[in-house]
Amino acid sequence: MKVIFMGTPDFAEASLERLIADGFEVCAVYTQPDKARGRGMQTSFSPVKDCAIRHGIPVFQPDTFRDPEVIRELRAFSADIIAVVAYGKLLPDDVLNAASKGAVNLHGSLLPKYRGAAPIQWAVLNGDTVTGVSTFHLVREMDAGDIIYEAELEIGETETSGELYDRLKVLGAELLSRTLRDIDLGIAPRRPQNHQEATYVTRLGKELSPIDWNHSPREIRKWIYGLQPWPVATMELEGQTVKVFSAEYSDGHTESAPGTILSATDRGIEIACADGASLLITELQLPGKKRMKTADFLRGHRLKL
RNA sequence: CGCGGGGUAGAGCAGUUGGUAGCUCGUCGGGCUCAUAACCCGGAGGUCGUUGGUUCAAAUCCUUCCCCCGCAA
Repeated sequence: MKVIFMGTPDFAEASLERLIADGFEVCAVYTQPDKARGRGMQTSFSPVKDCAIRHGIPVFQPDTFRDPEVIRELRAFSADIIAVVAYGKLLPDDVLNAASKGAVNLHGSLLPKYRGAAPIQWAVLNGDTVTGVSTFHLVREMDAGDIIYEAELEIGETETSGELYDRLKVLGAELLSRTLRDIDLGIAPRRPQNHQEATYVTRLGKELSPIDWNHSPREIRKWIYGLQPWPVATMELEGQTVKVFSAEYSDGHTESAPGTILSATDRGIEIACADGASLLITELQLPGKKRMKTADFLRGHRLKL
């Protein structure tokens, strides 16, 4: 089966690697143009591009698919199918129709829930206990095509988005491979989404970082873990914005207003939440410093209560 | 050369008008106590990231390189 692969980050790389390992003929790889990234702003290749180069697969990085020449180039491969995973570009109909069996996408949620940019993170932020990956036929409307396969995964109580992301990319790669195989065999199922139940999520941003203590301990904890590895939850401590990496439940009860620092001990910094509950911050990071256990932090900093 | 912060005892920090390094915790020994993660006394532990320089004298000023972190995604 002749496949054109489109993707950019490591989430997509896992799928590309899997397709190659499973014997699919990946004739071309499309990925986002090289950009300056990382400390030092060095321009670097996307993980998918690195992978393609490793395997000697031609790489294409068009700025736009509105260019007829780009479409012509795409059609010239006479591919059977186009597999898209976190590519980062909207694909016009000309692309979706460029392969005989169309285009399929791997998405990091159980559709129709969490259509959009950051489905994995939002599953954690919202406190879901289960999420998953879905493969579906690409259509013009975002993440709205007929579902082919799904796979579920339980979310750990203290699992970060990054950890979940890593698990889902493996699960997703396997699902995508199976999807392509069964499409090739003509036995892949196809089920329309229930559009009434669709929900949409947006890309994460730093504006989400400040912790709103007016929530329950679990909601706040989910927020802390859901925002890792980026953009990371923050709180104000003695005039500085510190990143918060982990927290544990406290059995204390308080009358203090949410956000009040109740105590600072080896167990952590205890902060009042909603409804008289409180949460112990156990790991944090100051500006310019490394992340550290709260107990370590307190050895060099005396907090005024 | 994208911008910025930092590398000082095992850990976290202080110490920059240059003058032989200090705090909290931990650790070791002793004491107090019914007991203790509490308290008291005492000790060990640092070539102050690296290179070169200025100086009578450098953690502190200038220089080389290495490493860590934040912004930017």
